[in-house]
Amino acid sequence: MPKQAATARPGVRGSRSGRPIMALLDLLGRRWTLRIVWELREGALTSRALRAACDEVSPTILQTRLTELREAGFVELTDDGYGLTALGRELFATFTPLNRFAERWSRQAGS
Amino acid sequence: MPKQAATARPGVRGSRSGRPIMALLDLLGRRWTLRIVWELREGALTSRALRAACDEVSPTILQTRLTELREAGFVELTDDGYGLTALGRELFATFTPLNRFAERWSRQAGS
DNA sequence: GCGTGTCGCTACATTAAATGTAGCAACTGG
DNA sequence: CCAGTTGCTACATTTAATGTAGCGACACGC
Repeated sequence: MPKQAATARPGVRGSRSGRPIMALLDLLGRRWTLRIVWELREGALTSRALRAACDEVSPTILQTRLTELREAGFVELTDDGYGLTALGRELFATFTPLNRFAERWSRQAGS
Repeated sequence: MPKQAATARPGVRGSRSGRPIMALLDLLGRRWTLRIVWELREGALTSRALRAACDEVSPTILQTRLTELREAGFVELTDDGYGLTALGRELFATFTPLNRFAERWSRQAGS
């Protein structure tokens, strides 16, 4: 079991096993990534509107994440601003159950 | 649209809206959190085994994440080591579709 | 009851990432 | 020409993650 990178996509940690889920978990496990996808769920937003939606993230990291998400094929820049691609909407769909879970969680383990 | 914190749980960013999903997204959007839950999917692991599974994460951050996950009620420390709670297994179940999606993604947008 | 080995966990110095503020070039109206 | 927007970048500061080492506690064999 070699320790060095195998087919890992560039810049994606935690994917040494070659399992795509690792690359995805790594990508989504970066700060604001999940949030960005979440905020785009209802349609495209301009970069500034998205920034506002994301509680005024620094534009630096917003751009970084948007670039990553565009390279991953989840987000695209259109005339309406940034929006989810078909693939991105699929991704979002996979964590729809998460929303429901979050509601239950907040009641159960809630502060 | 108030800018200050509402019901945000302590130490959890991005939850100013009071929506639990934000708190959850924030928690899961921290480095290694998703991975840890993933690695515990098949049963409990000792902290050291978990560390090995997570590509030798630094114990510092591993402990930090484990503490957060325990406080969130997703992980517990038993005689067998760290394991997912019932709630944690529910959480894991919500991103099972993600695994399938990851496979498709790697073929579609693959490097 | 002294080594060896593991457990969960912590200290701390180093390196990497995120934040916040400011501002650029390009375009679209007045 | 000017004011307002767009996407995006520079850069200094702050925060988070990494890597190495090691602690006290518990379980073995001896």
